[in-house]
Amino acid sequence: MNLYQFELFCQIAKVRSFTKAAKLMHLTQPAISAQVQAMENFYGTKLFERSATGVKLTPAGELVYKYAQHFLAEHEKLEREIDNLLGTNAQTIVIGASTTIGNFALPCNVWSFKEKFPEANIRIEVDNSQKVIALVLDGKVDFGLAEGPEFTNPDLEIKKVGESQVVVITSPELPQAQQNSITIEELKKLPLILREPGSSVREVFFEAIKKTGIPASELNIVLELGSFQGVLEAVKKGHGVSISCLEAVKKEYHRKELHYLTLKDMELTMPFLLVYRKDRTFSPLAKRFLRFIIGPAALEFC
Amino acid sequence: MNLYQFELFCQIAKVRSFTKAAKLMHLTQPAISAQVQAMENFYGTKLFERSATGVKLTPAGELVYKYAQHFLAEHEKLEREIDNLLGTNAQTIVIGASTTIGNFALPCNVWSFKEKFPEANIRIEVDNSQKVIALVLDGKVDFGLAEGPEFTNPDLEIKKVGESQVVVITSPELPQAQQNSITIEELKKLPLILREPGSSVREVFFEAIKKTGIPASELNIVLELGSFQGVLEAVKKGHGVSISCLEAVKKEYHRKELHYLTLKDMELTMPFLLVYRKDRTFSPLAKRFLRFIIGPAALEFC
DNA sequence: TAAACTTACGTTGTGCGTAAAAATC
DNA sequence: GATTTTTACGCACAACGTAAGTTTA
Repeated sequence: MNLYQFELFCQIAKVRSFTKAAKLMHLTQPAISAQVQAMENFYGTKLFERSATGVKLTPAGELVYKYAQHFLAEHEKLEREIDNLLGTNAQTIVIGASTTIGNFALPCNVWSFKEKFPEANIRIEVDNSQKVIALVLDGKVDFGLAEGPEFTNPDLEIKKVGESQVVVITSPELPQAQQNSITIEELKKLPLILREPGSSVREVFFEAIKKTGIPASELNIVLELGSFQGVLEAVKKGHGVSISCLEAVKKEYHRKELHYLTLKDMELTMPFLLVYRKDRTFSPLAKRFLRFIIGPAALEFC
Repeated sequence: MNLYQFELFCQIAKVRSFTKAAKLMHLTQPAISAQVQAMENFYGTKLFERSATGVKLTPAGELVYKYAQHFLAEHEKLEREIDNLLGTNAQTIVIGASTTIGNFALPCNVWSFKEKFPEANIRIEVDNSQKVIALVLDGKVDFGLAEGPEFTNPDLEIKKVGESQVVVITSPELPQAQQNSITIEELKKLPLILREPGSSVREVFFEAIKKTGIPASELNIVLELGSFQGVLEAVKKGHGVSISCLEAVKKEYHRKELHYLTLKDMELTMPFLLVYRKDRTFSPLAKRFLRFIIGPAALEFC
């Protein structure tokens, strides 16, 4: 039995569903099934009653739940005590983060990390993905959180820690805002506003375009801006359409300041990558943050 | 982090040595090193100070030790509560055990199991290894604990859970009792008393003899007895020498009622095998006992 | 029939043992 | 130099994802 299993178990018990727990823990549903089966086999009894509407704890499951919560809480206490002993919680972590992550995903993660480690000192350097990778390679930051596309580098360890859907954003005033999706042929005709080269959304988008066989030169790029906010404002005003992570524009969408369209016949998602030098030795606090980012509370928008 | 690692950790902390802990946990020493390194990496700090005389807990290690003990104790409590809930601790387990195991190794294991599960009802059927296998195949017992030699059977799951050295036993009065080892050539000349066919010590011994190229017919077998106690008495009285598990005659050796010799140029050990039908479904209590037998407290003489 | 869980299977990573090396008394 | 821990490497098993199957409201 391991603490990870207890963590899964608590999550399942809380949301009363394997499927939902799988999503929250960034696993597939069968993986959850397998872990629960392993636990049930270990304790020699069913822990959940399954049904088509979800799952429910058995009496034995209730017991395991009680103890599992206790174990997780106590183990956090142990980690905190070790930190106090070593004084590691007063250390500094320097993170390089790309625009979307730095603005929309990382802050809330940092926030909940700070709740656990109030004395931790975290500095985030926000730049586009290419620059973040450079910061990591130069050792200027402990590690980087960049958006895809995925790549390899012999000096770097690269792990996917999340992803986001990529969509076309338009002003709600444009005729296209009546639709929910758009073909590339239609998009080609629209004025396109993009971030600067080095921006990941741009890279991912261009890569996907290339796969369709359409030359990038056929796109009607009317403006390139070195700032996400700038692009957003330009699109809001109807100067053109752009490409963005869905989660980065959700707020504007709900405020009806923007509309978004999915690209037809294209699976356009953007992976979030954790990147660090293979030869780097991390401070205890940095290791904690890594576990925190990689672990069950993986990078997510909030 | 998992409970098994905490168990290893506590054992190491208790005996203050990786090497000793490895032996107690039936692992190799590098396996212990690796687990400790994994834990140290996880917590981001050294947990043991290493030296050529053993290891010592660091302050952080002391903390982990405190919590580890707590976790293990609490988890046992959880298991007991589940048992009480299901009433499984009042069930019966039927074990088939071969002579040596049934007489010398199993009783103490059963005893410490009973301490954890006082209401458990355990029945042990003692016979020679061949008969034990038959009992398992017939479903007459939940599982069997037999001595080697190792074998395979498509219907059976077979796991090694311990082993013992096999030695030649003699009366302390015989001239051979001055030596600590004996060659096969010397042994051939001595009157040999053996257990009946089907006894494992006999099988292991014959297999080893066969490997030397010496025909078994050259052995001077003067008596075959269907009882371990009978063989022991005959040897004590100097009627001949015999073959036995070292641990089974330790008591007599210390009382100077018997002497034992290792066989020269032969690595003669006898594995202890846990055997059960692959298609068998176990009661929760039986699963507990299996975990108990296979786990860290593996089958050992006492 | 749609949503939920299970089974089957191929791939990847972790844990262990063996063997050889390094460190310490 | 003997004892203890570490490193290197090959193998086996466990965990996960994909895809297909089964159950139930």
